Amino acid sequence: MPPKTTLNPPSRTRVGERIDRTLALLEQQVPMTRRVVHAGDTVYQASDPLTCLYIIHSGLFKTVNLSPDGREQVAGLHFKGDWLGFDGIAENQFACDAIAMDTGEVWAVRYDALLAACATIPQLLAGFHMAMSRQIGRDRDTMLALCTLPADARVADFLRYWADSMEQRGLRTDQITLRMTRAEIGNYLGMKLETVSRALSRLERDKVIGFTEKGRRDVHIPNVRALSDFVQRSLAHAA
Amino acid sequence: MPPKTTLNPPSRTRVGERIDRTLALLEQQVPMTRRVVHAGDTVYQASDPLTCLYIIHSGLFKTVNLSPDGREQVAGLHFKGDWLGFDGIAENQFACDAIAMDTGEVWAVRYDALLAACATIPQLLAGFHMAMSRQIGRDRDTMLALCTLPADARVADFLRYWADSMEQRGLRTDQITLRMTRAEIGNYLGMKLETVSRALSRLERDKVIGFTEKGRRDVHIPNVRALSDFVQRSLAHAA
DNA sequence: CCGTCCGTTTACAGAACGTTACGCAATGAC
DNA sequence: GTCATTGCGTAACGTTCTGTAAACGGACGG
Repeated sequence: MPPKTTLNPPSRTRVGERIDRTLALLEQQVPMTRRVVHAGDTVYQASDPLTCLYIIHSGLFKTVNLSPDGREQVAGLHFKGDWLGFDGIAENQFACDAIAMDTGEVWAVRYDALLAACATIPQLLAGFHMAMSRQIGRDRDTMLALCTLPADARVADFLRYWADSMEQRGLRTDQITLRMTRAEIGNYLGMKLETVSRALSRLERDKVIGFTEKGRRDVHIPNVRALSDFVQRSLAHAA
Repeated sequence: MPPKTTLNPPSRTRVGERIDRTLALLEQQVPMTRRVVHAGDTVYQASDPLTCLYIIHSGLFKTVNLSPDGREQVAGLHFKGDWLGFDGIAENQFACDAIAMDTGEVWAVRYDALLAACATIPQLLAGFHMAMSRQIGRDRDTMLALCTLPADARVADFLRYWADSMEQRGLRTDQITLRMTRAEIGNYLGMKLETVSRALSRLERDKVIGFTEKGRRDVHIPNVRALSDFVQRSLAHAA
């Protein structure tokens, strides 16, 4: 399998601009209601009827998928510019819970109003489809990581993804406050909290990450590339 | 965690009708080119520019996700009525390979033509969004299975999903020809082929599935519920 | 100040899964 | 027919991850 030529990752400025343009366009053209949320607040819940989609103006959110038999999983993390609620369009009711992990603001847009606006503003429709497509791509990358990476590398890749998301939005990446417990990270990555803890300790020992004096939830990432390199080394070592 | 009231799964007839309606609508309203494919044929490849989306008229397809470093994974299985190519909308180029696993037919629809048709036929746009949303929901269910089920249960859940997909499309479910090797199944489910083989053997020993005289790739599923029950038992046993 | 709770870290034993290796059957080329 | 190839099953052995349990530390309230 020849390593395909790596596509350039979307640059920080490009992504940041896209997000700002989309938010501005929505603000001008589509009726919406703003809602301020705090850590733990529920944006929507599984089985709620879908009337609105939500676009994140600020803050950090998770979507939690539940199965009928009680299993649950943090299925996605969402930052500024991401939409919440795509999962509900198919059945006209949400399929998971969307929960704020920090203080933030979401804009609720009626789905019918959004479609009406899209009818006259093709640019808006294009952006909407791109957002859904990105969601699909990201979920697939998560699946790939779950299936092909060992535990340590999965944690490293998780931190890399978080740092990349911050960087693309113009936020600082050298000091990240994980607003999740070890158990939540483990749930997201398909492993137990002890394994997450051990992985983080090893990453610290290898000087790929550090912890700040504020506590073991504030991760210092001197160099994002080092995380990618760590993932590569894990794969090379296995092979 | 209270087990939420299980939503009724989409019935066979409802799903089959929806698919037929969508295909008929497309056939009447949107220009397209039909393409017959055989096992192994490539519908599109990662990094190809996106001009068309593809809707499956018949056959069985897989999408294969690749990472720059050479890892690859079967990310999705697709049957009649499913769209191929959503992953490419975000960047205007495909992000994975779509490959036929059997003889079948796809309809190639230019994305711009589809959007044009959607502008005048809201029903078409709604259907398109629902299809993307369903894709997201299914990927998330896959992630949930990857993260919360042990190997045996994952294989059982895989077979259940396949059988459900067949049933929803009005195809026979008591005898399924897996058009995948054990290695491919393992790749899809995040385990090695030997583990798949052992899991299948155990399912056979427990009389949850059987193999036909045609060979060990033809699975006989007397009762789809038995597969769900097996998954539940795996979870109960763990707890 | 002290005790309690929660999240976390760490160590050790055990289970689940991967690795490696080999045998078997079916297929197709020659 | 032989031979090589491919897919599959099984077993013995290792590695990775988990489960259990204990200890540590910060946050909070008395």
